[in-house]
Amino acid sequence: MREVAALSGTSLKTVSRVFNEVSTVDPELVVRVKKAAAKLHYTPNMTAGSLRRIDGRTRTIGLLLEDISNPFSSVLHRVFENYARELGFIVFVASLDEEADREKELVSLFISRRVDGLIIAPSTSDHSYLKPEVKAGIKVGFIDRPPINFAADSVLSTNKEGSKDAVDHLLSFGHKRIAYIGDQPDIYTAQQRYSGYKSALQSAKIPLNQSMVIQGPRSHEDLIDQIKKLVTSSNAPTAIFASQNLVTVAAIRALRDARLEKKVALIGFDEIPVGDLLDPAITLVTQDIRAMGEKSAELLFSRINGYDGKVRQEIIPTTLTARGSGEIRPKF
Amino acid sequence: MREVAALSGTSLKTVSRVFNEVSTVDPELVVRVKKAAAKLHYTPNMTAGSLRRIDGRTRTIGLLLEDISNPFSSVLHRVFENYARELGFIVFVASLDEEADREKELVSLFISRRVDGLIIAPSTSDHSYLKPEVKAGIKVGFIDRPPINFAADSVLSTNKEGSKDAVDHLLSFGHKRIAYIGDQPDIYTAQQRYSGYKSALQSAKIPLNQSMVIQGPRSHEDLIDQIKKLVTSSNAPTAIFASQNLVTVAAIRALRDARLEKKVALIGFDEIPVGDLLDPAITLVTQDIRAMGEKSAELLFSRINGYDGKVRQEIIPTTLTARGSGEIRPKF
DNA sequence: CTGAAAGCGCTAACAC
DNA sequence: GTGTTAGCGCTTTCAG
Repeated sequence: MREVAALSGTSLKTVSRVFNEVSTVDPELVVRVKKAAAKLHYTPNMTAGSLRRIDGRTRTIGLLLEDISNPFSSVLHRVFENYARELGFIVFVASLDEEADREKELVSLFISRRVDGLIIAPSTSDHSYLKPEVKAGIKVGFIDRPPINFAADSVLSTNKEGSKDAVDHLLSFGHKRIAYIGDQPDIYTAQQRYSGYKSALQSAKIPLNQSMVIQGPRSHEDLIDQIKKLVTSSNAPTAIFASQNLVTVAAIRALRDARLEKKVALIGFDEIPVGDLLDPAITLVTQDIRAMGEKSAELLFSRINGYDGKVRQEIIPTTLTARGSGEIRPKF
Repeated sequence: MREVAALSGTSLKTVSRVFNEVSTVDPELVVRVKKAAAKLHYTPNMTAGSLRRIDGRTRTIGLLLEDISNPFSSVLHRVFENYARELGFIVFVASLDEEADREKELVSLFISRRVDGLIIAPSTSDHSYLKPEVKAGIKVGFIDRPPINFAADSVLSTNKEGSKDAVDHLLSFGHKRIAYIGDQPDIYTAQQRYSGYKSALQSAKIPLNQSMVIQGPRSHEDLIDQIKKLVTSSNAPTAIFASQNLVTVAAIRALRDARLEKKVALIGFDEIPVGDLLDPAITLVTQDIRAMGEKSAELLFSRINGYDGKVRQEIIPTTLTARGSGEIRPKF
């Protein structure tokens, strides 16, 4: 920057003004400075700039997601990227893999990079450790799962209601023996979805039968085996509610293996890629991931831009799309 | 940091030494400093640190990928995340969406953040603009597609050979009328795959028939329509080679709509999620995305860590997996 | 083994 | 409209 000032015959400050698009600079000087900068291949150093800048902002946000190679996380990432780019922000992302201590580790890593905001799709854990950070000025939002022992903006899906919708749908087709296959029950979303399942059964006055419930954690292969055992047992379910995408895929594979895919109804929660190309096509309850991301970005940036009001919680509705597998009637 | 020094009764420099794990500090002081830091919720400011640090490194790399919400990009991202995390590096990612000018824009954005290295999955364009940046010390690597007018490490797949394998496979099942459906032909990988298709036909002494070739860009729906027209025409192909994942999905949909999915053979290039659950299961040529990412990270970090030898190009082999759709014989 | 002074590249505050 | 000086939070250099 000093060299640019020298070459263009101006001062440091003028160069700074030019690159910050301060309007009060002589247009002729602007041209001279830009020419000199181009000649020297000068690129402003944003990190140095934010050091002295009065608000100390780095125009950087951090995303802590479950696993950025899975579609839920990577679509969220993309939505944030678009939103951030508009505003001149840049995005750091890291994967938590359901490990609670990694969350803290990454939060402090991101804070050491002085991110302006943080979005967390948390593993279950206590979030009170964030209090001093927020006091120090960092903005925090939660997505997919709410914070624990800590107040912050959050964006969630209708996990419980969507699950109840799915099970109600199966009930409306005459099913009475409906299995629940789900993720490990310490995960918030898994709890909520299980709770929706139970609530639907209760409304229909069907007692909960634990032999119809399979919950993780287990390997994909184990899960397939277990579902296969369940659907071929003497007291098999006539319908399955699979409460997560990988679990739904396991259910599809198990039904295929048992040649029951057209006999036993199946509704899954979450998107399955090309689920409409399967035979039968898979009836799904899906989250509006883009809407979740948009809303979450909106809430975070409103805080970064100065909003300091009360904590907000947004609930994004899920949608049931009937495509075949969920409309199979029980055989008597 | 000054406050931490004051509270622990030491100097700035000692605090710095403690956080940089310099071994020559009195253990008792280390404890005192850490205690003071915890009390004040002090987190070192890495960005400030790299400003004065002798190598000027920020321990940050930037990834410019096609679209981080698609699996190819997000799996690469994940591989880099893991590799970078081991080394204390953090990763910026952005999506290019096949827009060449966005590439330059993002490169200079990342450079203004002073990334130590850059990995680019480029849209077709001239890369000589990177020369001054490399001279200035930034390390650059290419993935998926090679640089143009510029020398840098790159990691590619056997696009041409893998495509030839696919078409050879179809030929070995007796097909003579094999269609090529592909991406827009200005994309490097699309060119290579088309070239593999032509080369296989040539080896089999089958003349290239342009009515059997469909290339983008077009919308998913248009593509489906066009494939449907092709397979139901009087002179329809008995087999299809689809040279990219979205294109393969379009081909599957088109064949379904025409009820020809068990009559016309299909091999796709690239992974299709749950492709094995379709009926017929889809025969695919797949890239080893993880290996590509690993190798690419290895090359980039070797340069960041001082390697300054000649430019390297790594070719990662693709694999053909027969699963049904590619083993349908032509009906005469 | 520890500390004081200088300075990384930039912007803030204030003068001109 | 433009330049000067100080200082952001840290690491370097070098003296003790």
